[in-house]
Amino acid sequence: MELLPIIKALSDETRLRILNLLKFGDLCVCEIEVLLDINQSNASRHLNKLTNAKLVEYYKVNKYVYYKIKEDILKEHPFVKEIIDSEIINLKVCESDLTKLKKYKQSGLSCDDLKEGKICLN
Amino acid sequence: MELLPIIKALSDETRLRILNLLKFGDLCVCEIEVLLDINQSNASRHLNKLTNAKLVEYYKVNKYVYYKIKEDILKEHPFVKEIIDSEIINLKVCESDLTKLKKYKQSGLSCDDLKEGKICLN
DNA sequence: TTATCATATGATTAAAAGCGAATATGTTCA
DNA sequence: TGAACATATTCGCTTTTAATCATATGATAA
Repeated sequence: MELLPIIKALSDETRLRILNLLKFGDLCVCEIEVLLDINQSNASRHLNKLTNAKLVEYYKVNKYVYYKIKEDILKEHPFVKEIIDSEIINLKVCESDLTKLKKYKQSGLSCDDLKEGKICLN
Repeated sequence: MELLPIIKALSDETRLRILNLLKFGDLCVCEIEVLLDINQSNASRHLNKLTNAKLVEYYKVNKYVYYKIKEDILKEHPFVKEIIDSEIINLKVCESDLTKLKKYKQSGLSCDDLKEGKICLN
């Protein structure tokens, strides 16, 4: 993959936030929506950009599409790994995103429950 | 320095080309203009962006302003060093930029000579 | 001091990127 | 099959970024 498209994919706060979450495990689109508090088309678009830059990939489970960080890219481009592992964490938003993520994971609930408001992440 | 402004400063081909040249030594604005074949205001603006992101700094010598890579940033943000040292080189444009740079340096001429067309870098 | 030169900065235009609302697609489940 | 749902895509709009031309600034040198 070309360098510039990768850097461009990384040059957006929402996309860094997505990578920050995916670092701790795969997530489907609707989980990302709720965790980042962004709307559906926005989530989908940003995920598309990350996919095009080959930073993430996806797989389908039932009606859900799960996204995950593409391991290849981390090997091919160590600077991406460096950013995801050591830099993103310093963004303030990412801290609170992780708080939400932790709360969600500890709840043991699924993304169906999320949408139904069975858990408040704030 | 904040992460996002740094990544944004890196997400432009011209600016990567500038960093690629500066890696081999400080250069004044008019040298960068000629080596990258871009106009003066363009060069100045991109250098300004790099300066704002604290990726480069400058000093004045006579009527010239020399730019150099800011060493601090490379220590603080290893991913920047990684990009400059190992990634930029793979950009095609940067190869030919370096050919020009080498030709210029080997000529022993100054930037005054450059403007007067005393050397052809193509 | 005045002319010259290197660089920076406005102002404008053009191109790219991002966003929300609505719609399309494709899957699941009753 | 048809209704419901998850995700992707399109449209129109706004914001951001880049490029160019012209002008301003600030230093140098005659």
